[in-house]
Amino acid sequence: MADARTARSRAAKGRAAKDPAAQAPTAKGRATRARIVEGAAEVLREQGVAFTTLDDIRSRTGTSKSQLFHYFPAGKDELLLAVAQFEADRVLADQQPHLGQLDTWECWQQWRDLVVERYERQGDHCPLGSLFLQVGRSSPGARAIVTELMRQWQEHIARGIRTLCANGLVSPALDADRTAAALLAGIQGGVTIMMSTGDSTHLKAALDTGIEHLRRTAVA
Amino acid sequence: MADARTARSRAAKGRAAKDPAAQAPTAKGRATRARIVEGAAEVLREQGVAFTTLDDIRSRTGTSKSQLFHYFPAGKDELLLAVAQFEADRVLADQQPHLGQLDTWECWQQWRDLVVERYERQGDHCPLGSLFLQVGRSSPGARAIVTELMRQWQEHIARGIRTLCANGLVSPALDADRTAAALLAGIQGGVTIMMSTGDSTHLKAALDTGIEHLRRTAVA
DNA sequence: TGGAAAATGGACCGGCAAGTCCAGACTGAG
DNA sequence: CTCAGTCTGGACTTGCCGGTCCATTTTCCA
Repeated sequence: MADARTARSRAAKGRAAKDPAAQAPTAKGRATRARIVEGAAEVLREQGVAFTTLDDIRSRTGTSKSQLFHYFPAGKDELLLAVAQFEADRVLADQQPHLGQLDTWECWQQWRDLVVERYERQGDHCPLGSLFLQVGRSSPGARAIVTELMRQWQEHIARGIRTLCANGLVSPALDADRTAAALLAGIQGGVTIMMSTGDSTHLKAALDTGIEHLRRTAVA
Repeated sequence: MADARTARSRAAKGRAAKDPAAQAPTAKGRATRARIVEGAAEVLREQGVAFTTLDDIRSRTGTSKSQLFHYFPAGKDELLLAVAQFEADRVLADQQPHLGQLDTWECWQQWRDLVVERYERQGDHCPLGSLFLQVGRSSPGARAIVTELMRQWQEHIARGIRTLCANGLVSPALDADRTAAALLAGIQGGVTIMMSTGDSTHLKAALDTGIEHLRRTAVA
């Protein structure tokens, strides 16, 4: 619902979120700000961006309208962006420690299970995907958040592949980065499809096929 | 922007789009309806669902408010759903004739190029993905459209794999459906990532790795 | 050709949700 | 203690946008 409305006002004021010291000066303020972001994240997961109003967030977090605008002067978009960053940070954190330790086939399998489990539990709302529709590709911040998340995620996977390679488990001829990119795409697509259809078959197929592809190169 | 607003009114009236003979009785009516859907699709692609109002569509299609509600009595959601169906139909059609003729490696390559080209051209708005956020998983129709699209798409790919198999180009031991699901997930994810980051690397990696995976089983 | 059904134009309504504002309560450094 | 800066409450404004309504024109077919 923000949409055009929000776009208008955003253009009108043109203030952007400043990353450095965006936190409030006092401890109480910082706590409130954090409460808002976390509460907003909850609400957004439950209802989806399109159906969430500032009042929903306000009541969930036990804050007042003025607090929302005190901590996020640029309004809803700025808050949404903060939530997006919050969620993006969770994505990789939730995959640890496995994602950082992809050195044996067993680890890969555990990571695979973790990813499936995590997204099956998440249900049918992608906090990051939806954020996009609201803020739009036009936003400088939004794209950066996702791009960085993808970069790190892919880097973790690629590192895992290189570790396998170093351990002699896969062929050195394998292009680790490209394979990691493909696997990441498979995960993304699997999740997307699961969101839409409620079926995790594709996610599992993507992960299993991707890992199998790796395993197969061991022979080569 | 419809969102809560639309949800409210949708609940209030509760009418649904009736598929059979949803077309207007007269030729002129049918033409107008089609013009609306096509025009709406254009606008939605350009601006994204979140930023598109009925007035945008109205002015683009040269129609009046009453026409919109005449052809889509349930309002914006019904129109959005019609556009979704329209776009969904395009997705597979745009991949023909290659998608239906995946019987040689060359065909697969041509199809791969077509998919990459199609989505690179499409730019950064996924008409179907966004439709979801607006109408939501709760909608009976929306999920059905995507589920059916995925089913058909996957079926086409799987059939291609079986053809390769019949031609002795890949191992009969290969699970065609699972492999097709994985490849489809890769495409979806590649497109998603491209939408967000503007980079088609992942899409290409997913397609190439998937096809390479197929090729490799030829040996086994 | 007449009249019923369909199609169209466009003024109007109502409510909702983002954003504003100011008064008052807290906090913390000097 | 005190006072400047921060934080909080909540009433209020604004204008957008989905949806309604009815008058008018066009189409169709008997």
